[in-house]
Amino acid sequence: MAQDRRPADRPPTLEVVAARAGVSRATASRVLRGAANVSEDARQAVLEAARETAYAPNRAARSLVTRRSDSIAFLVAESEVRLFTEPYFFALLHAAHAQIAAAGLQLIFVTAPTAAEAEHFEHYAAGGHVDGVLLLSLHGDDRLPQSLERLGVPTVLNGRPLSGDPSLCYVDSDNVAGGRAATELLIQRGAKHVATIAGPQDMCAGQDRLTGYRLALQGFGRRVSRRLVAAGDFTVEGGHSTMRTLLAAAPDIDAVFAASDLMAIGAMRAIEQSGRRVPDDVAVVGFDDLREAELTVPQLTTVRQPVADLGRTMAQLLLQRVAGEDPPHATVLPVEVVKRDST
Amino acid sequence: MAQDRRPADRPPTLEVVAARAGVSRATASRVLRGAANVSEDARQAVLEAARETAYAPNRAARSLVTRRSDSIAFLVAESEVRLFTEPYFFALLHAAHAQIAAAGLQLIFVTAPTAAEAEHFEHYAAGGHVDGVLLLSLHGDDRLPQSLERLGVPTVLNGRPLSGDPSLCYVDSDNVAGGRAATELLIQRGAKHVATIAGPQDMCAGQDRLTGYRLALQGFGRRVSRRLVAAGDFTVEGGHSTMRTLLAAAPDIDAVFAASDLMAIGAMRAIEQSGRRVPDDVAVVGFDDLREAELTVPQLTTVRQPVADLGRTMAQLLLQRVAGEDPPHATVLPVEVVKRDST
DNA sequence: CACGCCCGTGAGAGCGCTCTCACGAAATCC
DNA sequence: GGATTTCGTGAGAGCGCTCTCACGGGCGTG
Repeated sequence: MAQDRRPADRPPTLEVVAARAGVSRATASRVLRGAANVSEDARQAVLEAARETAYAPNRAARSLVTRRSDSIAFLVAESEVRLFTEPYFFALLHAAHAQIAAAGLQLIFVTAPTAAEAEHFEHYAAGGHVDGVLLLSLHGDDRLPQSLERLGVPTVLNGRPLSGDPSLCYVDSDNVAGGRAATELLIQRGAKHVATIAGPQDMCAGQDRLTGYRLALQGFGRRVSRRLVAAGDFTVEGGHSTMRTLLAAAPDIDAVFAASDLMAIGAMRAIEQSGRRVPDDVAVVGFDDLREAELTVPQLTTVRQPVADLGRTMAQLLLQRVAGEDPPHATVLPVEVVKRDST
Repeated sequence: MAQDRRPADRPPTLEVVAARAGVSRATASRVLRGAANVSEDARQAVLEAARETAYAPNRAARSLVTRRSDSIAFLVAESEVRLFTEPYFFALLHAAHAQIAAAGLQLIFVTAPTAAEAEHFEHYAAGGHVDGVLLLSLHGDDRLPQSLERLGVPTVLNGRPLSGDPSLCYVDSDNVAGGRAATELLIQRGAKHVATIAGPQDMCAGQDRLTGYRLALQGFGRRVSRRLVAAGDFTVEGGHSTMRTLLAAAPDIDAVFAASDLMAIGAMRAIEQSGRRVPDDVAVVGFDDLREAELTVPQLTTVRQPVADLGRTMAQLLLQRVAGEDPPHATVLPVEVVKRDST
């Protein structure tokens, strides 16, 4: 069976549609772009001709003259493959895509696991191939967003940039409020010695959730004890070992706020292995509300991030910026405590 | 101002590079495309000029004349938002993207949750905006892949199409072998009455895993008993209720193969609620090897799908097809039993 | 030495679209 | 009623690139 290549019948062009409608290419273009100053007769004729010929505008041709690509890059600057198994990113992608698509733009998926690939992307973006960038999982003080902005490519970040650069536009969960609410819940449930397994302190999420923990204690007039604070790495294993360390240093711990659900799961395991029980001896709160949080025994109380909102908002802000508007640069979305059985 | 024909903020064009290298546009183009018949001198000059000017070719212009978009659509034809929280898709996307990017193509992310949007995509693809399509989560006997092929847009599916159309190119996990291996493991561990919670029978994954179950029993000379087979819907709740039904109909069940991990989790819950214990009274095997499988108590024995391989292979096949080759249409990748504590 | 043959090169024609500009007709003004 | 302003329209010039084609010079052949 020979491949039926059909170079002969090309998709209909604007020329064809215009001819069929009995107008000029210019008028047909005006109608199809929704421009003003077209008579109703012409408009109808063009629309009908377009429908009949199943006309689809050639984006390349359009892009060539308008100098806009009508596409947005969704850039995941992540080297750890593990994170690609996080539902978080995909849910964010889905939500962002819905907005982008609704605006008639394309969503181009890109990764930049290494500095070299980030540079390659920068080069690519400099070529005018994208109108804007949604940047995820920025590491440390990477200058990529600044470079992109300098090139005139509007960029919106997920998460507050560690550099604190106020010129960058970002959307983040309210990690401080989340950490605070989680800790307050534990205090209100009667805990005397609330520990925390903080996230990595080179990430703003890690920093902010710890800040929330501190604020909660201070709000209740308590001191923040060094022995009750230790940082993990957001993984199950990290949560497990950190919890062991904490319990060894402070056996009287009766509650712990883990800065991620995975760490909370590890912590619960360590708590049970130490002969204590959750929540009776030690209450646990996580952060993220992964699907796993519902599967643990007991089910995990946690702080839910508004993932879909995050993606949607990022896309909306970026679309505004692409349109030349100047929306607020910092957007922080509220989180919500989900009470289950571990507290 | 008015006589400044080329504002500074425009990216350099081939014209500029060529002039700088002291050659014609045609020669510069040849070098940059890697075409033959260019002298070494000219090649070096052009490459240097391109580097100096940070030249990035304008894809739109190229696309306009080559009639290729150099981009691939990653189309998720899924209406259920729930599935966007599945790590499965994102891992697949990641693997596929790596291949596509390595080939120098763009990956355009698209969803088509409704028939109307599928049609819109078809229209879009007909306009020559993508060179090929990776199609995920095709439902039932949707004709979308056939339509795309007819339009001359090569398409590679994830999962065997239910229609069985041999002209379609797909990549699938070996669901039959997986179901068989899972069931055989249970039999070998001494189970007398092996039940199965099958997947939806309008999906080939559901059908095939059930077939594997049947083959295993037959291989051991056992009859397939009606009361030991029931279909669920791949969810935790579905697994839970189906297991209850099975236990009620056949209290002597001592092992169960669930066609998905989520159903296995539901089943384990139902088993424990009935006063039985896993794995002592009833052994359980799942399918997928979600991250959750490691978190259950006891940890779930399951069948791991080669997700990254799936994505990689899909992309490779599609790239071959885009290049005009005609690779095999059916690719089935091996799965692997992961033994944990539930058996 | 004459003949053809590559082989590297440049000129130039578009690809399908948008956008500026000019033009005639209709509408409005003084 | 003549002058001016709309308003809808079409002609035509590119956008930046690829690709065909023609050309000139170096080379092998007879």
